Amino acid sequence: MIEVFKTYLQAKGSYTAEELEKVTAAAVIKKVRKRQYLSQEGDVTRNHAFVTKGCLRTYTVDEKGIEHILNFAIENWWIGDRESIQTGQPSIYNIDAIEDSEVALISKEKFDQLCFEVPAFNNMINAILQKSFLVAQNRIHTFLSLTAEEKYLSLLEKFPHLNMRVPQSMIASYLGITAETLSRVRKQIAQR
Amino acid sequence: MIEVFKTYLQAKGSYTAEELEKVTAAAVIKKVRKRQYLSQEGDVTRNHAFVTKGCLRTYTVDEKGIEHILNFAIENWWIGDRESIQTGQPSIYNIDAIEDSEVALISKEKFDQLCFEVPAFNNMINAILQKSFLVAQNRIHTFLSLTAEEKYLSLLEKFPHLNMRVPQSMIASYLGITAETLSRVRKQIAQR
DNA sequence: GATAGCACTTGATATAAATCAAGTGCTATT
DNA sequence: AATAGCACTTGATTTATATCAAGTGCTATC
Repeated sequence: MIEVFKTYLQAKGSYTAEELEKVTAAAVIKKVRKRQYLSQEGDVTRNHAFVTKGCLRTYTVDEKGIEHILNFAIENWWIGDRESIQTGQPSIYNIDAIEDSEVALISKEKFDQLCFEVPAFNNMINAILQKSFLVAQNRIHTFLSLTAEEKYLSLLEKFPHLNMRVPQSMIASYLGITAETLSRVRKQIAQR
Repeated sequence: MIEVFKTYLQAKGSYTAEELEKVTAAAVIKKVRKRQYLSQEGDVTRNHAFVTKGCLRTYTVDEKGIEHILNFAIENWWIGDRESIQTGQPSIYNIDAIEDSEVALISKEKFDQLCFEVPAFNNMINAILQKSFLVAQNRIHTFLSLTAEEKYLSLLEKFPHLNMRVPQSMIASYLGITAETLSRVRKQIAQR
């Protein structure tokens, strides 16, 4: 499945054969079964992770036991708590697999080295970071200005594939609404 | 006020005297009076902006005329619609001054050139982007999991200075609650 | 020093969404 | 085929927050 990573790299930047080899050599493939943790609250995140197969989520659990999903990641997305990686502080997030999945792990040390030694990699990572920020900003805007129904419709538009793969209750959590509300919202939309 | 920018640069990276000169030379100082726009919805953003004095905000106005504030920026913060700058598409955001302010503008072209030619600048910008992403992620988490009161308390903790400078109604907008609700929340907190 | 105009508060009421509590219908397992 | 366990739906009720509508008290300006 390292092939998926290689293909992604080639699509995202212009790497020489040597550079490509260097980057992929830094990655270690790991399988993560459905419901299995990639990392847990309290762990220090030591690796960047790129999803080559499946679907994972980043979330927290509050005092009431309610899960709050910050992010999903499917094939060709990155996942992992950048804050914990950078600072070395324990992460406040849990990451687990929603489907049987596979990720390419790159240790912080190798990742930083790649950024330093392979300009194409560094540029690619910064472009991703920029994109991630824009997506986050956009999501903030939905929280500020949209109703439950509008947020759901907006998700369908932006990430149609997610809706197909992820249980409704998790979509609801990601949108910041309850599963019951999402169910009613969907019913209303269907009745038109 | 270009001194403010220079001081900031020196604090954020190790620039040679020459590099420092190069960066500051790329900036043009602009005064923005209170209530004056730095840019409006529909404009293509052509400059990155660094606040040397005062306070500005990024916001949208919905069909009902309600303002939704995405960001504030005070001294030593950057502001501007990165999406519009990158893509050349019209911005969906308004940016205006909350106080009489002063910003250092750097055109997209010069900015990109600086990133390319001055490694310290490039690294600094990427570090800021990373920080911005973490702040955004954190804010998303507050929308997912906190009540109106908790969101306000969290803001007080993270950005105490903002609360002093920005009208309550704008704080409310930033938190995604109404001005009336914030007023009541504050009363409740005070009564303890 | 009267008047206007904000920024904020307070009260009454409405509403979107949450909560609580059963249902239904799948899928999987034995 | 029976049973269990999810994932989702549906209904009744509650609740947090929004909305609407007056207030109050500052500050500023003529």
